[in-house]
Amino acid sequence: MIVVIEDSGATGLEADRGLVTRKSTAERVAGVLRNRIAEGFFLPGGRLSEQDIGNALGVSRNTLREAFRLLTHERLLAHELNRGVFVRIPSVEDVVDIYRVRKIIECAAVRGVRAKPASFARIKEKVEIGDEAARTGNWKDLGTANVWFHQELAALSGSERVNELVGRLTAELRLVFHIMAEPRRFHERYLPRNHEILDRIEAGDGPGAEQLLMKYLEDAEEQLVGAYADRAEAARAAVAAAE
Amino acid sequence: MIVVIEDSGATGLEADRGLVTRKSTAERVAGVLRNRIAEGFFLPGGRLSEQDIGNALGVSRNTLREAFRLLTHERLLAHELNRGVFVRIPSVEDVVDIYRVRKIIECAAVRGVRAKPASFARIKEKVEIGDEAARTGNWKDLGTANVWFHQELAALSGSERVNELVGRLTAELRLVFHIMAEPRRFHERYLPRNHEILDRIEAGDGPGAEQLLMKYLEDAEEQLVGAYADRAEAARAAVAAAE
DNA sequence: CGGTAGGGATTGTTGAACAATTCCACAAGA
DNA sequence: TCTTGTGGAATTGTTCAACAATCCCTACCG
Repeated sequence: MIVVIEDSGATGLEADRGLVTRKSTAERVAGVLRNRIAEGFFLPGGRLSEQDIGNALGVSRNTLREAFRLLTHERLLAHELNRGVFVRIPSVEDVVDIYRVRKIIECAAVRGVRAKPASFARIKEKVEIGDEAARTGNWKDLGTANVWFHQELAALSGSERVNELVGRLTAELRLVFHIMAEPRRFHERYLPRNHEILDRIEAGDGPGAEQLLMKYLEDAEEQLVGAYADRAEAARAAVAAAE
Repeated sequence: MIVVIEDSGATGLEADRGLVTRKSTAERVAGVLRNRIAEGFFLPGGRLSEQDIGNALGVSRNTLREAFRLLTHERLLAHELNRGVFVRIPSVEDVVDIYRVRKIIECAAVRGVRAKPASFARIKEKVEIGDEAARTGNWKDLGTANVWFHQELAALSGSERVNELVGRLTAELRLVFHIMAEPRRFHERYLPRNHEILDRIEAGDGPGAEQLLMKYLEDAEEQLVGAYADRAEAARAAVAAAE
């Protein structure tokens, strides 16, 4: 007798696909570097030496260069011919453009919600994580919780491509925050507004939530752009001096 | 006396930066392959052998693999570990998702137009190119003109990232059209609606244009999805038989 | 007929090698 | 003093050859 394991979906096996799907070393190296950049180990403007990192990670230059390619496409690294790869320094124009896209994407996603008390649990969860982080004074977690909150908002659109896009945008935003150098107060300020937006969503009031979110994004952008110009120049100078 | 060439921006020198910035061979190779895929030389589902293409183009395997990475990130190629790279076969879910994003992006861009008779010339130009192509029976040009038209619509948002995103989406759509195998009638059908949308835009009626565009995209998606299911399976079978 | 064990082909990854380019310091000249 | 060459060292760009890992196909065997 032959027993066929059916792909019924009820088994939840698909969730483990990520464990089965082996990744190439280049992708794993890219993952390591991505984390390092996100956590600020590699600072914006810094150069990533092929030799040093290749030796440190124990991979060949060719493989490492493949990893660099991946991250360059995610706008985390900037590749300059014959000069090497650098952690990107987002310009003010980048910040403005990032928020332009966020307004389009996130607002559209939120606008579409209807009074279905279905799966807003994930959003609520992220809001609560943010609250908890603020309560315990864990500013680092607060920042990431906020990012997750917005990713969940975008996920309301139910589009794989939108999720990927937002993921890249937020990764890029992390670079901006590293330049800002004081993200503590920045994120904390928007905590209560997360609740307001969540309330509207749970009430099925899409347009209302959109209105709040739009104002939210406009304020954040304005604050960011304002605090940015000085810092960016300072960071550039610091890097130039260090190198 | 010392004369300093200032970076005043009025010189327009930055515009020529693209001419100075040389491209790596990997990028040039990627460009060649991208064109080949777009024009249907490499059909969806086909495998791209490292050895063959490397020899044909006179580049090493390492360089070629870098090019493959680039195109994989653009969703034109699919990379399967230890099996090689294949021209992607977009699934029906991909088509639906692509149109989901297009609705969000293009509609948002169009919605924002105001009664500024400023720079709609570029859009009008693309519409006329489409008309001309239809008149002379040049179906291939008609398709690309239509793509350009929508790219111009998206460009109304004024966002570099949006432009890049739609560029990738339309490249992916070209793969879908190659599976469809009869794009002639498909594009022709929507020509008059281009004019309607353009009229609303020129009148500064953003919401009106958005409404038309939304219906346009919904119809196109429906037609595409309908004609797709059969074709996709047939193409898959054909490829399996040929290999 | 189904399972399995080879063997050939292709990809994954490495290391070395050389060319091309950039960077830096230092000297020469106005 | 400032600019302008000019070396050499360091780094990247690219190729090549080699080997391991994996996949695919076929032939064999129960």
